[in-house]
Amino acid sequence: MNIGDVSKRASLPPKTIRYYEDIGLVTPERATNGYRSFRKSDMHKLAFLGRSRALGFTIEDCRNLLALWVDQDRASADVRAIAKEHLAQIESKILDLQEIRDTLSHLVRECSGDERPDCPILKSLEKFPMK
Amino acid sequence: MNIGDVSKRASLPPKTIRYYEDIGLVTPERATNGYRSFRKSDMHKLAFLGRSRALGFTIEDCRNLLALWVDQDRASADVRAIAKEHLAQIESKILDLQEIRDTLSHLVRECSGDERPDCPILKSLEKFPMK
DNA sequence: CTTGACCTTCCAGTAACTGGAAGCCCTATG
DNA sequence: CATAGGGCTTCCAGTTACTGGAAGGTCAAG
Repeated sequence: MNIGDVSKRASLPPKTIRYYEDIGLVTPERATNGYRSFRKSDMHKLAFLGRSRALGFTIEDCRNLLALWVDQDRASADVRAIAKEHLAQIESKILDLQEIRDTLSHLVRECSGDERPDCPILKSLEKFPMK
Repeated sequence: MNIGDVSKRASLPPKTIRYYEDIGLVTPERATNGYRSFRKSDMHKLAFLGRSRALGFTIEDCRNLLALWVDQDRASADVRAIAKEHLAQIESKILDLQEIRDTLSHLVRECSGDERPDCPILKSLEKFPMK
């Protein structure tokens, strides 16, 4: 399979797939004309990567997950540890964003948003205490 | 004021302040010894930037907000538009993260996390449909 | 006079791609 | 058979918002 086909099937841009090869996540064969030639196993790895990335795992997490995936002797605890850590980060990020959202939506509600210069948003950015 | 003092007062690392000068957000004077010499107005701008960044505004947003801040003839509508747009992005990001969190926490709960290789997390990364 | 804390500039690296240029390869059509 | 198109290749550069580190000048204290 050429890169274009894999791209469609794994829903990953060709550029991304080449990048994944560069950093050693997949190692497709080469046809005699120099084109990358993807095996089924490459295709599956790329799909796996696409899904892991869609869940927000970092590339390094993905590398580790992929290694565990191909290792039939893995311990599920190792996978779970990565996922749990990632989950914790996401939860903390959500909390951060919710706080920002609350502050911001309050300010937007306060601001008249007309042609006058008086603006509570700017006023708040002046005075708002830093955490 | 030297960069160290400003750094403490604005709660921004010196590196960041130098960077902000590089990209034209502040333009401190220079003492004869070559040291940056920050006026009160620079200090206020930096504090403003720190707060805007803490609310997640991009540097370009900050640049625009800063310009509006110093412009006494601004329309509050312009400020509000930036904040509203940013708020919308944050809300959508929160939704994305919540969806990821739900998926992930479900998987983590499902996974026994022991020494056995059987793992619902990996299984899901194989099969989970891409959006 | 030396030590240590500041300050300076400049270069490089981070994460995960993305865009673009220059150029080869393959197929189909006039 | 020439050529036009689309797909493929590599390589270089840019993105965001800094951060780390090296090499070296400045200043106050002891």
